[in-house]
Amino acid sequence: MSYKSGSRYLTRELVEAIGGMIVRGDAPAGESLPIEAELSKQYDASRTVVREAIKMLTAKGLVGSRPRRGTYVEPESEWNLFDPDVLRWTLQRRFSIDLLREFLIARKAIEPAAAREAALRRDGEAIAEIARRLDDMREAATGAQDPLEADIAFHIAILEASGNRFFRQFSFVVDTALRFSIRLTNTAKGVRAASVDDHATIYAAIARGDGSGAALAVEQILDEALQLLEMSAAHQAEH
Amino acid sequence: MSYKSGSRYLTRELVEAIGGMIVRGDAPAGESLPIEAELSKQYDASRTVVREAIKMLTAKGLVGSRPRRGTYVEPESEWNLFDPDVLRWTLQRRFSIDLLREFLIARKAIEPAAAREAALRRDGEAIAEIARRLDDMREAATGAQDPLEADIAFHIAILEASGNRFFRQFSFVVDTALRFSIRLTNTAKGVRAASVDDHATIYAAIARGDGSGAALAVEQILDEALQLLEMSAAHQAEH
DNA sequence: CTCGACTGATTTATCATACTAATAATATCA
DNA sequence: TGATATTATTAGTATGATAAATCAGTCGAG
Repeated sequence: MSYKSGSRYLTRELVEAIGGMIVRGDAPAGESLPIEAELSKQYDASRTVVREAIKMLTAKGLVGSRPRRGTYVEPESEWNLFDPDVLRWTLQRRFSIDLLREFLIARKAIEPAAAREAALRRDGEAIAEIARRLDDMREAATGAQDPLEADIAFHIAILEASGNRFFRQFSFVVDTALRFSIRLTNTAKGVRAASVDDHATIYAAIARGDGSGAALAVEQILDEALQLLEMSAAHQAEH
Repeated sequence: MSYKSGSRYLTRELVEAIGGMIVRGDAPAGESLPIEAELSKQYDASRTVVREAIKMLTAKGLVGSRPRRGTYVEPESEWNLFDPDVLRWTLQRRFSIDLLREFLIARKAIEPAAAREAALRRDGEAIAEIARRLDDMREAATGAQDPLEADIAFHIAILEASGNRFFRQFSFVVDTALRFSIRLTNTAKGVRAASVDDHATIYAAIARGDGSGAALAVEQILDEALQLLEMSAAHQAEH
């Protein structure tokens, strides 16, 4: 078996292929994957590569394996949804209004609390970073930058400024999921352009150490997004 | 190199050893691990096993590796804290009042929101499960069961009943972290025994579909725990 | 002297093959 | 029938070899 020229990081490719397939639902929970030798043939890779890919999927909670039994798909409850790959596969293949709603409700739980912590902690540098991201949003409103990117960066800056490890872990979830959510609610432009003021309100509250004010301001813009989603869902149901 | 008799799942052992070492801080971020051949010698395992262990750690975000550069520790921000292993290692080796406070603040953000969703969703079976866990707590108060286990199960039942994938993922975090937190705040017995009523209040609110009431009730008991922690921290600072 | 291309060495990535051990399925026996 | 021994299958581990990426230095052109 010779090297496929130009193909780098074969293991990574297998993780992508098999992991994506599982999350997509092509291999239901409990179902066994083909045996290593078979996968090796299917993907034209050595057993070493197949095994290392399987090990990575095991680490992400997607599969388990035992001698003789083979490699089987774990129930969805075992999947590590906060793993970057798993989340991305989930969004790519199972994106729906329901998932977006769950995402927004989770954001509504976490981000206001993070903003409160950021306001109370008074970390100068972290708050300056929020200010910079707010400036980016202003620029984006004039068309000089991508408004979505600026919006995402602003919210992430708050999560980082919270100084709470659990909130910080949520950063990449927001980062990943927001990029997908735009597909369903492409009303982004009009609304987000108008919301620079709302974001400025958040920043002002954090900057003056007003925890409750910051939390409330974040909650408000998320409530708006949630309402927008419900409207969009109702609208879609009509058709 | 012969098999070490009695040792099963060598790969798993290496993941545990190397991963624990990294999280413990023995190998600072950016630092290179020994090369595969060296690790192979150190742990008396084949290079195959070493590589598969490294791949699993890569999947958890702890390390990266490239030819010639070797295998290096990723910065902590890349670690997947919600990975069961990573969280466990973190708690085992870095448990502190600060981490416990961050954990409680995260719970205060998530669990009230989960209780609200559980109340609004009105999933009969899920709510019945909460009722059963409340009964367990009552029994635990009389000494028939472990109060900590019953308490944990109750809170997890609420997270599950929320029907929100992101909240559900938080279940095992609560499960894992609460078992450790008892070490620092071993005032658990007295307080928790008295709090059966508080938990009953939560259940009642969820059962009657009172989202706000449920959220408030959860927030209250977490606030109490937070106050208890601050007192404990102040007390510890004296000595 | 500076910068780019070339060379060499090091380390992970991949391949191939062999053997070990766990376990599910089957057959055997009390 | 029901417990136990046998067998076959499959992942787990080991070893050695080759390929490819990359870091560090060297050389040459300008």
